[in-house]
Amino acid sequence: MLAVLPTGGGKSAIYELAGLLRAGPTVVVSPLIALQDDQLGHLRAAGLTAIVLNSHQSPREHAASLAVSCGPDAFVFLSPEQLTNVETREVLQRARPGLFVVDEAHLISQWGHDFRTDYMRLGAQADSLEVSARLALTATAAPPVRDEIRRRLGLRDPEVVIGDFDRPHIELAARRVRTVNDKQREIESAAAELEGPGIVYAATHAEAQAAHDVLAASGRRVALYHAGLTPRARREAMTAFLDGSVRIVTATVAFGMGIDKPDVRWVLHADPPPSLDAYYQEIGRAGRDEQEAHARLLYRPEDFGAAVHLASRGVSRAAVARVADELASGGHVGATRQTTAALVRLVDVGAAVWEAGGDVRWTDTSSVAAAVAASDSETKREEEIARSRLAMMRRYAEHTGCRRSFLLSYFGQSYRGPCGNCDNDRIASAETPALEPFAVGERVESERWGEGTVQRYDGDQLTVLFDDHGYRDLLVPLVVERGLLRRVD
DNA sequence: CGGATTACACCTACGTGTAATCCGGTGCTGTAGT
Repeated sequence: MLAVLPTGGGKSAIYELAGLLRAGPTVVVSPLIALQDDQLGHLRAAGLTAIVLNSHQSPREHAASLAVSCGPDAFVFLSPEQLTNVETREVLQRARPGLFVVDEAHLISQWGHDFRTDYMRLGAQADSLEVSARLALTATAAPPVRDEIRRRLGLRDPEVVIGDFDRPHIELAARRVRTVNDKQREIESAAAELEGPGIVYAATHAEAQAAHDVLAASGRRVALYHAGLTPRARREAMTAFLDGSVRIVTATVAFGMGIDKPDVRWVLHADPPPSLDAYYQEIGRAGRDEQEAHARLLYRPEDFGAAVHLASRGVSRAAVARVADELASGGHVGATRQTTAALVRLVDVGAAVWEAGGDVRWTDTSSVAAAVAASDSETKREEEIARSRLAMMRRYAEHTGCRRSFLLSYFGQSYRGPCGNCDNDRIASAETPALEPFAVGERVESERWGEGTVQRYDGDQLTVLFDDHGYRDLLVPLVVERGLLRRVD
């Protein structure tokens, strides 16, 4: 089952109930140790048996936890990395788990390619634990991300539950500025104008620091948060924000996951994230209490140039070639990030297959040269898709119609604006109904780009997500006149 | 891709302009050394 539900939409209740109903322990893959501890506390408070398995435990605690995990009603929280440990897997497998849960499942797509590549092994890990019931949970996943989750976890014909993405009480706005100084001025004026707790997101440590210094200089109670700080500094910043002793946090993407503060009133982006998926996730931290909140985006045109490199999912050609060589000659490969990324790539191009437990076997039919060549074209394809995702972010920023319509249709939700709660709607009149030759979600084919799925309409533009080329905008009149697209059955 | 930093050319100033280079974001883990 795949459930895409907003925060507070009952995701934990789903796995708790399902876990209790099914025989055997429940294995829950959770990305952060802090998050695992939260979930553990929550379940224990409810009188349930729950344990965590992670590197913060001593070997003795770890062993004790593993023993408890054999209990039929136990909930076991761990990271994807823990599942690469054979002994851990064996103990869990002997306990005959009844349910395999992946929380924050969008991370498979977001982190699996280049950052925490063990996310890519989860399907094979579930195979090795011999759990057939699999549950993927997330708050944010556009249709292509849902497809990837399904594929990577080996969900066959899953039940899919999609919640309502709309957060009508969050005001959406974007503003183009010319210089970095303009941004700092905007940050300062937002802090003055917007009341209550707020988060300022920047793309780099240095920019987060700069935003912090600007606000501190004008006497705001502000904390800084990014992964370059000591654990202690991070903890203090987080605590100060949660207990209200600072009103504002300036941060990189490191800040957010697992932060459950209901009264965040505004989220200001000093730089555009690499995709609308990331953007939506980050603004979702505002207004969890359903009260009025604000999401504002600042951008310069050149911001959309650099971001694609931050978003790139590079697997080096050399790593792919080396790993292919080793696999093909029956050798053993290590487990570095590059190596795992290369393994994933070789599986993706069909030169290798996963085995239960997350190892990879070379398929006899492939040659190393062919695999490397196939990998090259896959790299091109992924780069093109990353660029198109960033282009969608840019389209959102430069959009002159209803922003909510844009955002929601990106997530596959039909919605007709104006919403009346975005910067453009306040200026513009109602949109004119447009010609829509294909339904949203319909499969289409174009001579130039191959097959794809209709994502959204925006005035006289039509956006299609092509399987091999990413998002493309087409003019509806041209599509109709020249028959650029045809329906695929 | 774009910005910040470093290197170097200028050809005699100890500074200024241009070219080359490097770097950018998320966290888990296990292990070595206090």
